[in-house]
Amino acid sequence: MDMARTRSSDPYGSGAAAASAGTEGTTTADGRGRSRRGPRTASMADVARLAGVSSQTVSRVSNGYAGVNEETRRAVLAAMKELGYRPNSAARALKRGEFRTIGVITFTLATTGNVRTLEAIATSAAQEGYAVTLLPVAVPTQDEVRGAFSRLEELAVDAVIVIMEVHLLDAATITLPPHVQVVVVDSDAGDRYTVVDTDQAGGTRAAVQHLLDLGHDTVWHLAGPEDSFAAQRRTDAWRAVLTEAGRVPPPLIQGDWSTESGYRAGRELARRQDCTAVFVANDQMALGLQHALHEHGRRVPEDVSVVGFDDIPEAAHFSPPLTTVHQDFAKVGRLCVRAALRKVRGEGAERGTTLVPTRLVVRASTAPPRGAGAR
Amino acid sequence: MDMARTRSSDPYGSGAAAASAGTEGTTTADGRGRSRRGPRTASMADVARLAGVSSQTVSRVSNGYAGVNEETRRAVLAAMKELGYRPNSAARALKRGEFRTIGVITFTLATTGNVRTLEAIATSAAQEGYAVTLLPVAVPTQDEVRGAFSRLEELAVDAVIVIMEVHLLDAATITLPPHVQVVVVDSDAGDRYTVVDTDQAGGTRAAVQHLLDLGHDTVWHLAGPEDSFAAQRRTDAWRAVLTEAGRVPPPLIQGDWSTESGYRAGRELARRQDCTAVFVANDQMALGLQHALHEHGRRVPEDVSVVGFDDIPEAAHFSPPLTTVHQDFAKVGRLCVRAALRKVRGEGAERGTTLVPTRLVVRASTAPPRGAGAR
DNA sequence: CAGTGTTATGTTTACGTAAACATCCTCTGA
DNA sequence: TCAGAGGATGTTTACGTAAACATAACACTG
Repeated sequence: MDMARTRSSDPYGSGAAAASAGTEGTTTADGRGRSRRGPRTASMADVARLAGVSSQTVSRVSNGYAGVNEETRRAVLAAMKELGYRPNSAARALKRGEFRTIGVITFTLATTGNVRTLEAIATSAAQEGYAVTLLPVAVPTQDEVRGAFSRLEELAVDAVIVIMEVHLLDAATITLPPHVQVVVVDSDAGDRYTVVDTDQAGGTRAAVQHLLDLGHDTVWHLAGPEDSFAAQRRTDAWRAVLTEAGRVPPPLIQGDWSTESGYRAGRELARRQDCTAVFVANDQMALGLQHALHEHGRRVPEDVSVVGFDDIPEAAHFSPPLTTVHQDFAKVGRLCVRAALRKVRGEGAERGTTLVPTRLVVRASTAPPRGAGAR
Repeated sequence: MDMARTRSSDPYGSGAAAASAGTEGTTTADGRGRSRRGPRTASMADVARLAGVSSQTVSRVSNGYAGVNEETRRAVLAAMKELGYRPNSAARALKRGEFRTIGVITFTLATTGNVRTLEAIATSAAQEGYAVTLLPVAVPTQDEVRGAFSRLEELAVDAVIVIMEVHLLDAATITLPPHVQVVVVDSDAGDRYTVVDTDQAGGTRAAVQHLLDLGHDTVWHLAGPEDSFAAQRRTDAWRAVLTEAGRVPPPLIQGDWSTESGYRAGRELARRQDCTAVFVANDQMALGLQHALHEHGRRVPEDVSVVGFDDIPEAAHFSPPLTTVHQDFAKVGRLCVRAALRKVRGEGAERGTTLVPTRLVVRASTAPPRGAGAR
C-alpha cells in the first residue's frame, strides 16, 4: 500500500531448508568468514545464481515488489526454497536504517502489572511486524538505568518503552541518542515524554468512594513503594477523596508491591480495632494483608473491608474473593506500541499523557462496617 | 582475555551525546539516507575525521584492543564523546556474523513459571552481554509456532530458547536454519535438543510422599494441561509413587494452570468426602482449589491437605499458607543461557537434559487426615 | 649499522541488502 | 515504421564495521 509494492504473503512462509536438513551440526569453521558454525547460510547472491537472475531481482521478490514477471518470481521462490534462504536481518537493518525492534526497559517482572503490560506490548508489536527486546535492570539505581540505556543504544532498537518510574530516568536520559523514541508507562512526565498510563486517580477514587459509600468512616491505605509514580498517584488520590469527603486520612502505610510487604502491613493493621477498611495499592499486597488479618482473627469483610488494585486473575479466588480495581493492561500495552511506532514513523511525536480507564470490580472482600445497620 | 584485547571498560559509558543534546527532535528527512529522523548518527568515519586518525583506529579503540597509543586513544575517545558516537549494531552484526541476542519463544506470560524463567534468562543474558528478544506465540497451534520460528529466523538472533511444550515444536522445527541453536525448557526431547528442566519427577515424589507419610490413604491430582510436558511428567510421577506405595491412583483431574481451572476442579473435589489430599500441579491452581474447598465448607488442611508446585512468592500467604514444591527458576534461566551460549560459541553442542533440583516447602496446607491418630 | 622485531597506524576489502540509476525489451499509436 | 511509453531486469553503489593485509617508525641485537 505504502509504495508500489504488493506486500505479498511472506515468501519464506514454510517448508524451507528442506534441502540441507540432513546436514550434521558441524562445529568446524567454514571456508570464509570467521569460524562460523554450520554451512554458511544462503545469501541473495546464492539465490540469484541458482535462479539465473540478478540479486536485485531476488531482492524485489523478497520484498514483494510488483513488477516482477510471474515466471521469474516462481523461479526465484523455488531457488529460495531450495537453499533455505532467509534475509539477513543485520544487512537489512544496516541498509534500511531501522531494526523493526522495540526495546523494553523494565525493572522487574515480579509485579503482575509489568508482566501483563510487557506481554501486551510484545503481542501488539508482533502484529505490527516488530520484535521486542527485553532489557532488565537489576537494581533500580541511576547507574544501572544509565547502563541499561547505554546498552540499549548499541542495541538494534528503533524505539524504547520504559516501564519504570521516570525519576530514575531523568538523569539517565541525557545519554539517549536523539533518534531513539521513548514511551513511558507510569510517569507524570507527560511534558517530556509520551506517557501511557492507567487512570490511577480514577481507579483510586472509585475504590475509596466504594468503601465510603458502604458506610466506613474512613479508609486506610497500604501504598506501593515511594519511588513509584503509580503508587504515588494512588496515594494522592486516596488522600484527596478522603479530604473531599471531610474525613481524616489515617496514617499512610508503606509497602513495596510484594505479597510479603502486604503481610507485614496486615499484622500492624490487625491490631487496630478502628481500622475497618483498607485500600491496598495492588492485589499482591492485598493477598498478604488478608492473610495477616485472617491470622489475627480479623475477618474480611465482616471486620475489615479490603480493596485491591490490578484485578489479577487470582484475585477472584482470594479468601475472600477480592474487590479490586481492574486495569486494562492489554490496552496500555497496545497504546504504548502504537505511540512508539507513530514516533518511529515520524507521524507526530506528540508528547502528553494517555490515560487508560479502570473499572471497579466488586467481589466479596468489602461490606458495610459492623453496626452500619444502626445508622 | 580471549584475544589480544584488553576489553577495557565500556568507552561509551556515560555522558555522551552532550553536544547535540539541545537539538530539537527534527522530523524532517536529512540529506542522504532514506527519510531518517533527527541528525544522522555519527559513524566511525566521522569520529576518525574529527580525531585525525583512520576509522580502523576508531574501531580498535571501540573494541578495546590493546596496541593503541594512549594519546591516540584519548583523542578518539574525546571525538566519540563530542559526536555522541555509538557503534551501529546492525553493521557490527553484519560484519561479525553474530547478533549478541538470544530469542525466547514462549506461549504465554500468564504462568508464573514462564515469567520467572524469562526474567532469569534476561538477567543472565545481560550479564553475558547478550540481549533477549521476546517472541510471543498467541495461539499454541503448530501454524503459530511455525510462524514464530519463521519470524525468528529473519530476526537478529544467535540462539533460541523455547519455553514451551515441544511436541508443538516437532513439526515446526524443520524450517529452522541449521546455525540457530535451540535450548528447550519443559520437554522430554533431550535426544534432539538441549533441554534444561526442573526435576519434575523428584519434586512430585517429594510432594506425594509427604502426603502419604502424613497418613493419607491416597492422593488426588489436579494436573496441568495435557499438552504440557511438565504437567505430564508430574502426573506420571504422581501415579508412579502411588503405585509403588501400593495405592490406587484416583481419577485424574484436568486443569490448565489457571487459578480459574483450579477453582472449577475444587468444586468437584469438595463433593467427594473420600478426598483428603490433593497434589496440585501448580500454585495458581492450588489457590483456586483452596478457594473452592473453603467455599464448600471443606477446611484446609483439616479436611483436605493441599500441596502445590512452583513456590511462587504469594504461596506463603495463601489461606492457609501453601505447602509446595520450590522450583529454582533463576537457575533454570541461568542454565538455559549458559547452554545456549555454549552452543553459539561452538563449545560442544551436547544434547541431553539438565535437571534442576527442587525442594519441598512445608507450610500449613498439609496435615494428617482426620482420624489418623487412631492408627 | 644492517638486520630483526615490535609497536602503532593506515588501506583495502567484504559482510548482505536495496535504492538509484541504467538497459533492454515489447508493445502502442500515429 | 518508428518514436515513445512502460515493463522487466541488470549494474553500481553505499550502509557502518572490522578482519586481513600493508607500512612506517623505532628499539634493540650482535
